[in-house]
Amino acid sequence: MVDHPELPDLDALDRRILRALQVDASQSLDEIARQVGSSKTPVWNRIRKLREAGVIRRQTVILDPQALGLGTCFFVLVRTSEHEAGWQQRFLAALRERPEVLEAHRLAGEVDYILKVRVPDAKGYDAFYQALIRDVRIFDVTALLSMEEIKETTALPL
Amino acid sequence: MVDHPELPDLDALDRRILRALQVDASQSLDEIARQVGSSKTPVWNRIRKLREAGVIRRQTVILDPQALGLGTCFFVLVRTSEHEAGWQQRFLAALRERPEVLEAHRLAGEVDYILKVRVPDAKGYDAFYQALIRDVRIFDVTALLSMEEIKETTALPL
DNA sequence: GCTGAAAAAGACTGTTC
DNA sequence: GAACAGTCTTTTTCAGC
Repeated sequence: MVDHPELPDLDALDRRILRALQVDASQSLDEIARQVGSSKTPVWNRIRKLREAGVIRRQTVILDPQALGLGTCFFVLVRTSEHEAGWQQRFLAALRERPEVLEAHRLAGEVDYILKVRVPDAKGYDAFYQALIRDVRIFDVTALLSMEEIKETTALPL
Repeated sequence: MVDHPELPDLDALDRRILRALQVDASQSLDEIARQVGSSKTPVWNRIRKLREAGVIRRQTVILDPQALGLGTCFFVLVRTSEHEAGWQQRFLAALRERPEVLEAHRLAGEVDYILKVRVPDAKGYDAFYQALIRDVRIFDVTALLSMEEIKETTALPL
């Protein structure tokens, strides 16, 4: 599980394997081999290499946020006036620490950062927001509340 | 794998199991049992129930977008003037069809939708954008380009 | 690099406490 | 419910092509 040893050239079989794994990673090697039109050993060798190359980062379960009492999702647009290294360090550290922040991107353009945050309810968001602005100075925050998840996938197009 | 048979009450052990699975779903039952301070049989029974109840939705692999030539990520804010059922149907169908759309939410407030889109490069985004506005009439689109992924997790806080 | 087989590990079932 | 033991599937390794 090295970071990026080399950029691997993926052939059609590799891609078919990755596609099958993205759909369901609990399938047996036999099933995957059948689906991709190959057999056990080559599929196994390729999966091992894709893992080592870091193309496959990890294997995980996707949970239902509703069932876990995290039914509320916000996208948060953050503008800041501060751009020194010290401020950014603290801001990034704060985001990484907070488990309700599922995604954080630094952006090009007017908006500096976007966050995806999952909380139990609006009150939970407010608590997160208050804690965040206590930690770091922020110029402007716009919270976009998700009313409905139209689509949600981890599957990259291959 | 039923949709939502009943809302299950999760106890501390369930949560520890889910936490372990979110970190690494390829671990053996024995490993998980050891981590959560239990043993094989109860852990297995609970995982089966969590699956059936839909708390565990699926098991998948997380791939490296860079390695697959999808290094460019946009968040797209969509405003529309049209709110009839027919338009919305076509819009949602268009989003669901397009594999480069990884997430789509309907929002409360001024911005109507937010999309997360992964493409090879800016040109790829333009192709997506042109195709989208050809399919459905959209009032206003703002594309936010991600410069850096600060954080990216599928793990819900438990 | 593939095939096929054999060994090792782990998942799943049922019976008992 | 949980422990245990047994079976059966799947993973993993390896020799031969």
